[in-house]
Amino acid sequence: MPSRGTRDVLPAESRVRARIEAAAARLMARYGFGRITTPTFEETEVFVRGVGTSTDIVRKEMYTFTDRGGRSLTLRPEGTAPVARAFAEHGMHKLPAPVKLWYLAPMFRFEAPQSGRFREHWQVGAEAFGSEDPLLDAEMITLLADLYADLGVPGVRLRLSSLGDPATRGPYRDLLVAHVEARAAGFGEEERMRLRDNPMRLFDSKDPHVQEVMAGAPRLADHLSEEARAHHDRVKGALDALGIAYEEDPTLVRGLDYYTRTVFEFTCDRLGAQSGIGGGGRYDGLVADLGGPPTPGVGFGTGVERITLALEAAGADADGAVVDCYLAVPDPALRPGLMPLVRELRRAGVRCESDLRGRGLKAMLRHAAGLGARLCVIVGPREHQEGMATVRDMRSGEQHEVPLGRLVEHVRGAVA
RNA sequence: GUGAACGUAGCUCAGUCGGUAGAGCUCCUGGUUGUGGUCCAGGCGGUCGUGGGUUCGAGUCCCAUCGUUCACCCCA
Repeated sequence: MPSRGTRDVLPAESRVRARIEAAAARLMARYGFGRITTPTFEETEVFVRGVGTSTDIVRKEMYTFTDRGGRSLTLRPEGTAPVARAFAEHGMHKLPAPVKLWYLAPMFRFEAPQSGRFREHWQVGAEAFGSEDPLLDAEMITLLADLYADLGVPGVRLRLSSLGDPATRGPYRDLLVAHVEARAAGFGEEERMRLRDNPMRLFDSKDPHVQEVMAGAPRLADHLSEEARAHHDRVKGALDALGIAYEEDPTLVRGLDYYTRTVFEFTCDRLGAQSGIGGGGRYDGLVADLGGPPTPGVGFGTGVERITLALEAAGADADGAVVDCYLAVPDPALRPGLMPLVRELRRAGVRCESDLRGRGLKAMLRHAAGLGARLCVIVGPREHQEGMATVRDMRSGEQHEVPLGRLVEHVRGAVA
């Protein structure tokens, strides 16, 4: 059994994942993103400083260990901080901005596993550094929306909000805390902790009493700075121009400390409780927090397993055919001599299989059908004698003979 | 981390009041010379998640543990 919260990805699911990965790679290239691969583990400090000490990720979800050299290392729990670290480390602020980087990598978090939530999961992510332009925010959102559209992910919705900039967030926070504290009589332990660490998250509470208090609480949307409001309006204007539908949700709060201004989240209604399929936002202070030059940035991450789940829920089945052509050689004595033919077919781009278990002809045909072969090529003693091959169409059952010398060409044409 | 449900063959599941483990599907072999997907016959395949306990006897009852699932929380 794989360790709790981890899983084996078998060939059938791997085909779906390959589609997701290919769609992502294609889209990233078109949007001008270069791929980056950062290490699977980093100095713990990168995540503590990057992700923030008030987050669940840092507080209770990291796989942290001490190596033999006494360093504290952590398995990457999220993708943005390491990419920002790499950006700073390699002096990428000298490159023409925005610098666009994308990744496909596993993330590790110590979580309570359930459907759609694992201790190891893969994310496709993208980060763009060096521009505050709201049109960049809109482009990032569009890229992610295009990915879901290309893959045919059903039931996708986009929620959008602005967290404001750090300068105005402090005063708003004080306002919010004051409002809640005056009415926090019936709050439990959990709520009090949130009030202290991240009061905005109280907006998500399911507790009726808390909801009542929060309903009358001041909204960040009404307290944005002039600049933050203008930025947000420009993002929305660009999305409108692009025809990207979104819902404004002032209670949207992402659980990572580095976000500033734009935050967004895509949800999928086929996913149950873990409905978030991807999300991101702007992090204008992150690069500086990690020791780089002050550099604004926007990014997102989206979960490969969750996309797979959504696609499965939509009944998207990957093409089950594993081979195009099956070579059946009834006489065991002829098999070694015909292995080069299988090889030739494969080198000609034909997905080709043959029996490697000592089956009889009948079982070979059954095997060929099981693999979804379109054609079965039979070369028995008689054909071999005459330099011919019998080509059977597995759907119609029709057969005809083809000279062995022209077989590769013939099969390639037939399965193309 | 909290609450709840569930763990029997590769898969989907049945298993009564405790009495020596079953089906369907898959896979394999046959049904007279070298022809699949239908049909027929046969076969492979299970430490009943794991460890204790109760009992003459536990898949079945009890406890613990591990895992999965659902919800909370959080997130992708």
